[in-house]
Amino acid sequence: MKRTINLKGTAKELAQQLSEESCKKTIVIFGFCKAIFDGRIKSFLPGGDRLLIVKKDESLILHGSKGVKPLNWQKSGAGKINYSAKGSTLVVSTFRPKTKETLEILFTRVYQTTTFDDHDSATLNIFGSESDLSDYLFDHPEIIGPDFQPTTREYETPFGFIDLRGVDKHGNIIIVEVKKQSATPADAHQLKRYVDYFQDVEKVSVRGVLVAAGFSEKVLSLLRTYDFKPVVVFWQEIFPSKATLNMSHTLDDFYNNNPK
Amino acid sequence: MKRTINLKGTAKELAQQLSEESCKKTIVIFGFCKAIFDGRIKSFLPGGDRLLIVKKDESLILHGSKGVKPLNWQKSGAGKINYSAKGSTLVVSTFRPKTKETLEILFTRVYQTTTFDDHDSATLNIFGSESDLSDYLFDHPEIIGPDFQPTTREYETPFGFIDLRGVDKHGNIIIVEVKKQSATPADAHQLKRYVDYFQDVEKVSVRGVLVAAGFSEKVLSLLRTYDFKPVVVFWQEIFPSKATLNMSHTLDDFYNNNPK
DNA sequence: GCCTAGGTCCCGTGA
DNA sequence: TCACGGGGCCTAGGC
Repeated sequence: MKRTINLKGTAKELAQQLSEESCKKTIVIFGFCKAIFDGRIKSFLPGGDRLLIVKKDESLILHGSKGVKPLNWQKSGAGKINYSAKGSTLVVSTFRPKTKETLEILFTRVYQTTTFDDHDSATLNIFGSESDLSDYLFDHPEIIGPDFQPTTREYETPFGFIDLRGVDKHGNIIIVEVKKQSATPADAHQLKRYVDYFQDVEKVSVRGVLVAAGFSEKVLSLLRTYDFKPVVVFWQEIFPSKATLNMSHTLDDFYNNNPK
Repeated sequence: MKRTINLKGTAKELAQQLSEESCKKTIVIFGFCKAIFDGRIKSFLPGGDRLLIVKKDESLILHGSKGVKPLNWQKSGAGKINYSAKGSTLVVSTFRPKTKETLEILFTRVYQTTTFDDHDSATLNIFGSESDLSDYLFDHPEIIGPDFQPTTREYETPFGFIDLRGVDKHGNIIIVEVKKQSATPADAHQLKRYVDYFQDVEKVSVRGVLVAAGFSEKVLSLLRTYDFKPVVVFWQEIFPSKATLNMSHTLDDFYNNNPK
């Protein structure tokens, strides 16, 4: 049985077939279309060649000729996707009742329509997220400083969760904010909120540490103002061995070239 | 001349053809694949049916059966996309020298390979972005308060740009932060940074106003703590007429149904 | 090139 | 269900 089928017919016939296949197969349309979205914003997309994907969960993605981001899209959870014909034009439209969002795509030319009977039970396996990094710092406190002793991960405050909390040898509280990417001014301010909170609540000296992959001069200046310590960590250099270890069995499968 | 062509052949022949079409046409592969990404994170994607898009700008998008977001992707600007064959497996791989990021996709089965000779010079026309909303408030200051007089848009401070600045009838400075969506705690804190800055620098009384589509109880509580004013604005109800007016000529084109 | 901020952000998690 | 925060965020705009 073929996994992909290329449909033929007039706009009306296509609309009929697509309505039947909707939610059963992934639908891909290559064609010339315009699109209009009305919801959180209004957008109008003039005519051009585009690639439309409609998945079985009724998420819809309209891709242009450039970039990773679609031109228009609709998350799953909207109402049924509607396929219809206006003369020789194939119309694909969605309406999300809750937010009153509408998306209408008008294909004045359809070059190819493909249905894809795809099966996929796999889930993406990721290593190196921010929480992995905080775990790593908990196990390698010397990266923060020679006398840093971690005590708590994900400590809750009214202002949010503190990534990592600990003490130095004098018993001073140290609060660590962990970022995977380069630090932003907002990161520095977020840390300031936490430090202020603890100084108010615990009435003791609190030190702030911001861990990130890089620091701009502007952020460094902010950190000096607040008397916080920046710590640069090159995650990509730290993690490869551990990640490879963790994923080694799946990687074996990968390179052994045996499907599933 | 046909806009879409479905390629045939062994993995080796496909790899050869795709190498030639790369950057000239959009390439779409329906197949069973695994994928591994190593860069800012590491990810491993076990085997499953997927849809791969490679655009002419060498952006690459691998879609699974659900959701708007791709499973794996690569922005344009990486090195050349490489197509090769390992036995009967079609391998698509990328390498971004600057960040040393690699993505390798192994198709053990290819159901269909389509090239799309797409032409698109259109640009997406958007109305209702945050800056449009700030402009609107500048022209309709009464929404902020009966005695609000706007003075400046996009006022720069060391802590970032203030969306909207003005004064009340007593000459007090009013700082307005504008959000299109529901307000988050971070929005409240961002406003606090601006207000603190002005109080420090100008040594005058400063009032803070947060405009958003909605406020959670937690955010309202924060605003009370800081003595800031929340203003709820239903952008979707405010904008339709203006947006339609602005876009009326393009909308005429749209509904007149004449391609391009 | 880096830095900054917005997004129809999307998406997972937890209450 | 909603609120909150991360993301390989992506992308546009400034400098």
